[in-house]
Amino acid sequence: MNNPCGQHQHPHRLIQQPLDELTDRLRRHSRRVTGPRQAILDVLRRHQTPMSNRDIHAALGQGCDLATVYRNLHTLEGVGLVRRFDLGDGAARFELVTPEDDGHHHHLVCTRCSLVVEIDDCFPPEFEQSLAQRHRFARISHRLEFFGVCSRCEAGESRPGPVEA
Amino acid sequence: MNNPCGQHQHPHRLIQQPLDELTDRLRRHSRRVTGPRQAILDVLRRHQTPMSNRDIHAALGQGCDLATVYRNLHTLEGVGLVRRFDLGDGAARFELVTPEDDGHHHHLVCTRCSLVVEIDDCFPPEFEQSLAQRHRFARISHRLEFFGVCSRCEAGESRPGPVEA
DNA sequence: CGGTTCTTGCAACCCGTTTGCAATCATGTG
DNA sequence: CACATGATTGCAAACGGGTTGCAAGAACCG
Ligand SMILES: [Mn+2]
Ligand SMILES: [Mn+2]
Ligand SMILES: [Zn+2]
Ligand SMILES: [Zn+2]
Repeated sequence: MNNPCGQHQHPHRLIQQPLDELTDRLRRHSRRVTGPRQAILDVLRRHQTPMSNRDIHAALGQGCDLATVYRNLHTLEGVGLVRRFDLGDGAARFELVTPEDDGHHHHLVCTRCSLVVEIDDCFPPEFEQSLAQRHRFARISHRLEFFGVCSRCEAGESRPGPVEA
Repeated sequence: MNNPCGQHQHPHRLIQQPLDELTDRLRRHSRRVTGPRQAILDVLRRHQTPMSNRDIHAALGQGCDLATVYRNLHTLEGVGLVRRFDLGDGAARFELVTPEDDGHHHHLVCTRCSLVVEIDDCFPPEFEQSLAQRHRFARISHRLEFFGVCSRCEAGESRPGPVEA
């Protein structure tokens, strides 16, 4: 409905960035292109919803140590290749970010089956700006996630594990 | 600016509920009025911003075990005396809730000094409703928190501990 | 007042995440 | 293309918020 916070001319999630482009970005930030890093990026580029460290580690199938996954996602976040999300359960999630897009967007999470729907909409930026002015805050940003029960779960077919409200 | 999600006729945070009223609410939910519970409620009623378990435990000054604080906040949340918030650092925060108000609101957090400003504004409910319809989700709700740098921190006087972005 | 049931304190434990350390590897330099 | 060197990895131990089993200690009811 609204323009997603100013950015988002295109649905970034449909794009699948080539792996070489990603590793190039790594090099440009003087980070080494290692096996684990390529593997992690490759896992991420073929997923459209945010993945946890554990998810990624599992998808890697014994490809590298869990600690390495944690360290690398931290690094990737630092270099801006990846964006961190907090969907309310205790675990951080990550999504690849395109160079032209800062990746700001939101999610709609099913509290029963943990299904995640990508949301591009956002409230108008004036809202946030007015808050910033009113309270004299600088460099303001926000974090917004939606929760509910997806149609399948509402219909009764509970399946996997739940999430908090 | 906007009507805060439909509720919030009054700035609930300015009210300081009498302790007896709170313990009465406990009894009405057939929960025992114990020392630790009164102490916790008393700490909460004289604070306007959300407190973590650790905060409360500290404010209690060795009044009761930390595990008891955790258990009681869980209980208090369950009976609707308290509302849980997630300000992005790993720790849950709690605020007292008035009987007429469900406590839904948001916060503006300084990423440098952790100052928390209470925010009553919210985007119009139609926004959320349209999302629910579009994705066929039921019982939809949201979690929204703002982050930025408060004027004091922006001016240079960094003081206590920071928070994530 | 006495019994029943709820609560508490304590210590052990869970889970996501971080970290120290020695071994290994990616890179640029010659 | 071989090397030196600092970045990166694997492993295991440590962390921090939070939970839990258990026996002792209250609330509350009659
Ligand atoms: Mn997403
Ligand atoms: Mn608040
Ligand atoms: Zn679902
Ligand atoms: Zn500040």
